[in-house]
Amino acid sequence: MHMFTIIKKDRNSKARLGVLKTAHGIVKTPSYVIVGTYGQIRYLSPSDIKKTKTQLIIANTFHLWKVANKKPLKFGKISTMTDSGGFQVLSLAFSDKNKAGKFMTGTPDANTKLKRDKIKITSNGVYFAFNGKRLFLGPELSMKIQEKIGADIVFAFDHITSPLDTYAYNKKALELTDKWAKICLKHKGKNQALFGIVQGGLFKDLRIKSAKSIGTMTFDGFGIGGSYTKKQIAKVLKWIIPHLPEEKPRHLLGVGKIEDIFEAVENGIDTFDCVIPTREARHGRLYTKKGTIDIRRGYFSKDKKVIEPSCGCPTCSKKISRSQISALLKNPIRKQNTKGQRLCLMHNMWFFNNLLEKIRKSIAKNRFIEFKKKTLTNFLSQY
RNA sequence: GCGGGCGUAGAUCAAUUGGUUAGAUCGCAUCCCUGUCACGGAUGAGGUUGCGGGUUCGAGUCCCGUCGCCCGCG
Repeated sequence: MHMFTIIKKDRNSKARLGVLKTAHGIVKTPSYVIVGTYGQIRYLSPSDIKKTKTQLIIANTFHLWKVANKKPLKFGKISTMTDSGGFQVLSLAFSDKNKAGKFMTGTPDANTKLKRDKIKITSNGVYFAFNGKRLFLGPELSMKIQEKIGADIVFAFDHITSPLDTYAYNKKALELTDKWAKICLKHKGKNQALFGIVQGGLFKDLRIKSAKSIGTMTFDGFGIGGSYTKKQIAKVLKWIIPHLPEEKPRHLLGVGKIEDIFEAVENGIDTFDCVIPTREARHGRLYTKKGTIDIRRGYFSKDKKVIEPSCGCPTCSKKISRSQISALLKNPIRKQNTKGQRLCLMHNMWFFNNLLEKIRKSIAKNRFIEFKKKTLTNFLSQY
């Protein structure tokens, strides 16, 4: 499947400009991928989404399978991806509500042993519990479900690890990921691009081994999983990227803070997805050039300015003020009236997509590194 | 003027027959959210219980006075 074309490579970094063609449209890369786990962006209508410069949306196999009954994805001209469900298997194993991210942070420590006692991993897949039910998901089933959901790009069912996992555990996980990758290739859906996933934790030799192994399989592109902080991302990408085929697209899974985006692009990543723009929008954290604001703060209830004057998003261009958004978001009946979340979502999504557009322009002019410095200096200056 | 009621965090209200460092919710503040079990989470700052006396080992709680607000009757 010849879906990806590189248009230009940055002179001063590994950043590259590309075009990803799918049945639904054309994706200019580097591109942010907006997360719509359940096959929709909560609180946004299709026409709302169109106004946010969104090119790609990623949904989740696990959620669509158990909750939405494999409903096919419908996003018009926006291209789609589905994640394999491999991540859920890990997060469900730790299951602390709102603390799922915790298993990702921290440094490897001989005294820390992660207990995956809520799941059972076999060579065929993973047994796990969800809402009191015992379930199984493996590479074959994941591929079948993903074919029914029908995204343009699907991911192989992999075994993600945590930075807290040992070398030995990562090595085993890697063997499973490789084995499952081959199974996924055999069950690849028609008219779908399949991306294999590189794992290996924070261990150089394992990462290189994984990149070489997955990189030589007949995948249409590659995902990189299991790196979670800015420093880890840069380090891991520098190990992996030289061993992946140049001409195929590379997706960094689950990454997307502002600082991380630049690290990823600089090191040769084409796409990456993250819940941050959408989740934080729903929680009232809004992005501006000078940093973020929490619109729920009392201060903003009297602030008649727009979120960001120079912003071209649907919310700011309609001159909707911070105080209006604040009032909507803090309204006790917001569970019925979700207009506030909608306005915040459109702003953040536009902000991230627009930032990527600027990044693409900077690469075209060989000015990516300068643009990175300027943008981060402004963004981290805060108010 | 007479009778009755009520005054407890910024707001709305709790506090067993008077009994330890007066609670809750919202609000406020700070921090957080990285392949979404996530319209969320964590922490924290705010009260000489209107004011002044009294009874008591001990008063937000009982008594007296005073101020303010509400209701009824004149």
